[in-house]
Amino acid sequence: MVAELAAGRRPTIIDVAKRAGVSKSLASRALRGDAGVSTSSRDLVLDAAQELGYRPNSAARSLVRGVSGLVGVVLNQLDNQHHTGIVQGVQGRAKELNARVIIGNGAQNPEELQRQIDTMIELRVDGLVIVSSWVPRQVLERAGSEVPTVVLTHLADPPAEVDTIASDDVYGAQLAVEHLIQAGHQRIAYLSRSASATSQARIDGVVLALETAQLPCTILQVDAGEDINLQELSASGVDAVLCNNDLTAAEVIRLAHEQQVQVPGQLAVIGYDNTALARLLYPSLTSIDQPQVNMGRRAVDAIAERTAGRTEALRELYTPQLVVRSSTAQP
Amino acid sequence: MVAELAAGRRPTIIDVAKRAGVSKSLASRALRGDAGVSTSSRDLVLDAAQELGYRPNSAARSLVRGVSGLVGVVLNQLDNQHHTGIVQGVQGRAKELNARVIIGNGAQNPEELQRQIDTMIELRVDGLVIVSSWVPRQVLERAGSEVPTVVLTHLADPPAEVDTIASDDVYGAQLAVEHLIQAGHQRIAYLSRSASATSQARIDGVVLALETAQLPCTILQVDAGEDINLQELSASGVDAVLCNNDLTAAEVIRLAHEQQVQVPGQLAVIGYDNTALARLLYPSLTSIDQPQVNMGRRAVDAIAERTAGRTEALRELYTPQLVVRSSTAQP
DNA sequence: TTGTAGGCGTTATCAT
DNA sequence: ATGATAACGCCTACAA
Repeated sequence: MVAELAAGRRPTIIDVAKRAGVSKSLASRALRGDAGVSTSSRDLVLDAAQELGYRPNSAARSLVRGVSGLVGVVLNQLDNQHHTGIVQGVQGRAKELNARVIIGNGAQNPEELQRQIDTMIELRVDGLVIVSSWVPRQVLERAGSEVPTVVLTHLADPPAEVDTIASDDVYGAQLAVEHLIQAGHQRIAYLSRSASATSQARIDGVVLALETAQLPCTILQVDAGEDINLQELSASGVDAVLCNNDLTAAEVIRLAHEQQVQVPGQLAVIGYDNTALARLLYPSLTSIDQPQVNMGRRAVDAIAERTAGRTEALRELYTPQLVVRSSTAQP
Repeated sequence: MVAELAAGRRPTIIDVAKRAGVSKSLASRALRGDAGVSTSSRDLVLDAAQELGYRPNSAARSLVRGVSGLVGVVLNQLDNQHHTGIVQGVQGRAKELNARVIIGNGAQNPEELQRQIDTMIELRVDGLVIVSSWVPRQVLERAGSEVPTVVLTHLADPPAEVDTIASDDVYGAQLAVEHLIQAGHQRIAYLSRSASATSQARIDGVVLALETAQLPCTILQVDAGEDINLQELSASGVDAVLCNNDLTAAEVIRLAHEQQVQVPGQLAVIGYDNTALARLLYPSLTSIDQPQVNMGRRAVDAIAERTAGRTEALRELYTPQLVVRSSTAQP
């Protein structure tokens, strides 16, 4: 019964047509639910397809139709809850528009990111969503000139070829710092474990807010692999720290526990992205929220607009929000 | 200069051949680096391709070659660190074998999981890696009969059509319980937030270990959305809990903090999967480690073996390991 | 070393 | 309502 599939050969639409006793064009129409097919032949075709275990070959379909019905998402890293919300949004909107979503994992590696983008383009995705600020500008330019591309992170100077949908990282960092100032903190630090454009924008926000308040400013960059030194922080009098994301904040809270530093009493901590982790930690984490799901949905719409003919680049900026939890004291 | 790309038409190999002044077959050979092409015409072709911004169309290539060079990975959920390690392994091995990896997100939803699997099969991936125990058996059977498929989770009764590579969940749970018993615990509970086959296997292990030790057994299932009730646990005298994964354990530790329950003093906690989260929590989490990266790598090899002709199903079981940290007392 | 020609599985146009 | 037939972009014998 599976004999027909032997030798690795999968049934084609011709096999289906033969078995149903119709032409392949009719089979094609019936399988796609086209109008103008008699009920009887439709049933014949559908039954034959079922019996043979027929699956459309999307390579062939994509080739002749010129569109793949695919939206590609390339992520900077898989285990980043921030990305999860975005993918959820992309997937939700794509489903409504009858498109399918495939994901590529850039593994925090510019080379791999480029490989993934190449793969997507060669697969002729109808649109490309990039969630990373580590993609070389040149790669973005080329991608954007070949397929509707939208970047979902802050970019210092986004190429004209791509759409961007981001949340205002400068403002978000300002929000966080202002919250700390209102709570009475005077020595505020920014701690980052990544040197991306995103992090740079947040640094700008921190500097801006602290300058306005005429307070001293401490910027710390601790590369992945290196240990965070809380002692040093405390010694320099820092009593509040904004982290580049929730994960980094989790590290800080963990170290504070270990070293008997009270959070928020001796050290207030704020994360960024407001991921599920923020609610999971103890004390729960004050964080900056971005509308990830909506941003993902908008990305798909941006692609659809491009396909429909829009030529100017989209520059959309969402306003982040402060979510106060227990890792900072109420003002 | 981009004029040639106008009207949405992308350059094809014929455009490249024309511009290089050679036949399309020669262009094809040159582009793929085939032997038997003169240096001069190779350069001509490569230059032309570069100038035109040529990209191979993998639909066309896949159609004529019968293989796509793609490995599809379908994940139960994106924000699960356990999956991340597996994908890393798959991607690493695939790269060595010159294949590309695309990922589908099942969003913890059997229907969506099936959609993703369908998408992959229609894309004619050369192999399918499924990391979910929520896929209906029938879907696995069909997938396995159409493309080399390997499932990377525990399956109660795996279909003959698919390969399985899993770690021994029964044994892992036993390990955890035995560790707790040795540390002097008498009232041990298992807490799950999911009713998968995976969780069931772990329950089996817990029951086995506790029966052997002639100790009482408490199995708790708290569905997503519902709150975990630590009070109730304590009231019933439970002084140690094994969770279905690190995420659930994180919730428990958080509740313990809130309710002033000492971990591990009053309540010992063990997670499962030994994800990055385990090291991030305070107290750091004792957990059961699975060789995720290796399992991912083996999955790709299993696919390659199938492609090379193997017909018997692969049943590979890895032995998990206990990683003791601070959320349980040393015996 | 290079070119010609046929076909992969599907859709779409044009007849019938 | 149905059926031939011509693409789609690429690879690969086979011929030259």
